[in-house]
Amino acid sequence: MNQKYMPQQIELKWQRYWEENDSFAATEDPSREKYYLLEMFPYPSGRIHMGHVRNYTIGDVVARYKRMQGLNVLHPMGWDAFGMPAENAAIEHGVHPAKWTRENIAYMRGQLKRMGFSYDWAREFATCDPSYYRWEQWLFLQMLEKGLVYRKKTFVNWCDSCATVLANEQVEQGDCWRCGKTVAQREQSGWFFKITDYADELLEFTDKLPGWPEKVLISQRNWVGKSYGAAVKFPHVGPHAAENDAIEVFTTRPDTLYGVTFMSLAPEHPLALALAKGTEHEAVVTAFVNKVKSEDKISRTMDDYEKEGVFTGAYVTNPLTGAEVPVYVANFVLMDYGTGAVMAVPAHDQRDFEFARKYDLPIQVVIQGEEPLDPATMTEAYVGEGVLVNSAQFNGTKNKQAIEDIAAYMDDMGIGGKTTNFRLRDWGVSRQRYWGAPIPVIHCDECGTVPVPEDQLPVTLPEDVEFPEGRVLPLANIPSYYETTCPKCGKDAKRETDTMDTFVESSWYYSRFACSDYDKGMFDRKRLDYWLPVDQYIGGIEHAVLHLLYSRFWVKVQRDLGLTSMDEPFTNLLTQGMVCKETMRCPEHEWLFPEEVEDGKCVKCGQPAAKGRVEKMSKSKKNVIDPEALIEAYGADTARLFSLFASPPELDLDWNEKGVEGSYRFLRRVWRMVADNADWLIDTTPYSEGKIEGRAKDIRRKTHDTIRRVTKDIETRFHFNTAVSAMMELVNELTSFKADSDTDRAVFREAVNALVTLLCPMVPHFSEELWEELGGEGQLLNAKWPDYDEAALAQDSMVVMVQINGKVRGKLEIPTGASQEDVEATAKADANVSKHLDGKKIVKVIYVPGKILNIVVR
RNA sequence: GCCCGGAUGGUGGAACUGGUAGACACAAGGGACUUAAAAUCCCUCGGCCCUAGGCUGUGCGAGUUCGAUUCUCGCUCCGGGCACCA
Repeated sequence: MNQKYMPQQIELKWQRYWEENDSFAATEDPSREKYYLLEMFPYPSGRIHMGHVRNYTIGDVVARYKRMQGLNVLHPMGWDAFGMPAENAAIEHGVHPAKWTRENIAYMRGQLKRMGFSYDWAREFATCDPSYYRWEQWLFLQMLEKGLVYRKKTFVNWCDSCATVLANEQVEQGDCWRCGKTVAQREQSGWFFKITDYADELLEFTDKLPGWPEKVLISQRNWVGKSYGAAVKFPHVGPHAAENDAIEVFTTRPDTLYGVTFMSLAPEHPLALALAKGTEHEAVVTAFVNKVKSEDKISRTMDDYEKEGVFTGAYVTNPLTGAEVPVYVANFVLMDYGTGAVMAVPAHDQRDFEFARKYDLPIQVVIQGEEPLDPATMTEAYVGEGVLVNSAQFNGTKNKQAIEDIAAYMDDMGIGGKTTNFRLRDWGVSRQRYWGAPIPVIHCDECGTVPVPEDQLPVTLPEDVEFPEGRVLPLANIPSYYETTCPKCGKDAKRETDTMDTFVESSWYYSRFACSDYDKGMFDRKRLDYWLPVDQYIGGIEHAVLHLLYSRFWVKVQRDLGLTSMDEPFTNLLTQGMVCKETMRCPEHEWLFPEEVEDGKCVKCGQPAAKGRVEKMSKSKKNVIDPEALIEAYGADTARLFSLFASPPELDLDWNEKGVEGSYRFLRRVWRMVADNADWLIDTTPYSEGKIEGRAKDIRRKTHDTIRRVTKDIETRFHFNTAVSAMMELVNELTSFKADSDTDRAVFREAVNALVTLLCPMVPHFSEELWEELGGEGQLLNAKWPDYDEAALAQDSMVVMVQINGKVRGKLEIPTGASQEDVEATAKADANVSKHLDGKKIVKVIYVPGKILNIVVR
């Protein structure tokens, strides 16, 4: 056996072996329990980064562990291949997005293979494969038929720099999630998925996902944003009021209805202009509406945005009091929440209060708290609890009760009633980009919007396109693509030229992995029902709302289309933290690479370079570690081991070179320990258990305790860092153990075999090689995960800490099973303990068997 | 503003269900081996003190308890989600 650990050689050897033997191919087998493990698939950006290494290492450990537990494991990998960067690369380098994407995939596939991940590569696909998006288009048409997709003209989020529309979920604090530029509002037609139909169910099921981290569920609940309240119809009067015409509002505070003194409409509300039309107010209202519409979303939602409005000239009637109140258009009312119209109660809502003060509108108090309220002297709205006043028959009712009572009363009167409102908006999926899945519909002047017939799927993206002057033309500029004929009437018609949001592809890719024979049809229920749902999903927390919400929606749609029986796609979710590294910066040159710093100074200008914060690895901050360089220097196993050992998965991982060195050192230590004793470790002479005593017995106990701890840490909480440290402890014990007798050697052998097996999911090449050297049978990856022997864990003696008044005063080693009396007697005999007991009166004695004896004295 | 997390040595992090705080590593210091270096091995390593031993210590302040990193209440700071949401 080689005395030296040679990672490069070993790793390539086993990777070749796995590839040649299809070691990780998964087959449906109803007689075996399945385990579908999935990591969020990558965007093929060019090279893998440390975040991928971490994510996929965690996944690989679980996959290999479950496999050794005897489960039928599906562990696939693919590519989220559509999206903007491919178009940007085309613009910058004149390379076709498809070519760029394919080349990146080829390179990154090689990198993943070099990490030794146990993927079933036969199931690999890229979302830009027509054979993939063909089924996405088919699903789109199914949804269209069910009315779950619709087209509407509305105000959408527009990113100028990406030249496309964005979904609400893709706007972060008013900025584009990808490029960070400010998002504008634009009125435009587009396709929408009716995710709001599923708002209630998406919310309800957040209580039925015990395997998800609470913070992800909370984010999703916030995003769906259900609020309870009442819908109220205010009949309107005025120049354009038709009979039975009413403006509906949503309120969470029906208890304040008697305090309504005006109404506010969003500038985008269709009635805003309609009410003023033809009146003396028309010009003012039109000007105001246009002004507000031209402002972007961020400035409109700024804290100090001034509340302004104009009178429309119209009035509505308060359905409870019959009072007529004026209708305003106000810049702070949002069209996309509630109905876009708000009943204004200035006495009990701060925004309405400010508005009323500014435009001198009446303030009517209807809830009285402890202190008397006088509209004339109030300086802010009263939003606390209280008792109703000025509210007819509801006077004297507590306001919480009045919420119920008034809603019920309105229901009886047919003017409104209890309802709920959601923050969630429908998912806009139209993108005005080239590199995406085409939306399979045709626009015909005669027949309207016509779905592409199923036998004409897929509608493929034209690949033979030109890029004039470093531009990628959207499909709307490619006549050979959009010119077609109507499938219904045969006349000239135009294809839809929008492509789908890339989040559509990632909403269902996990189903595709479960169907390996694509040509036989995507929805092979036997395969789907066998593998799905995903048992364990692993990925970054940044998708807490976006991808994870869309996927949940998509599964519910598929279920209602009769395509799957699952309710939720991912039974268990693990969200891992980011990979971070310390940054270096210079007062003049901003971020520096480590090699740009010498003796703590910037090599460019000689000024002292300060250590920056530990931040997420990013090219711009020059703190990126290239996995490839790491593999070259230490091997994939060390990279894997360190990323597992440095911190538990959910926390951010702080990368430091010295830590990597430590993991490498550990592997070398294990290697040497085996190599030094290789001649007799291969021997298989059994030992008889009864003879094990003393140090050998301790070693054996440690071995089995290590099996117990490692299994528990992986199984119950994915804390690989403590699993690794348990194994390090075992190695520390083993290296100081002199195996002199046959029994000693047998115990040592058992320990080494267990260690190598336990290490297998984490450092598979290393373990496999040692397994072979030790004469192990077959492939270690198919070996059975070890069980621990309860009997071996038994201790001859136990350590009992002695406390006096809660302070540790002694440590006793006592035969296991000693009675409390024995323990107390031994404790009192202890010199230090008796010193502290001297002259004191024992008040109470608490004994926790095998752990602590606490003597309370006075 | 509302709703969630989190805070432990010089560093990453351990500590099961309230029972020895700091496992396992990294860094640092000291030593051994070596012509030297690398590698390896050994020792020390929260702070303070009268060093056998004692005091103190898990963001801060209270509380419950024989006993609190762990539970309760009130703060501070950091991170995250939502937010003119009617």
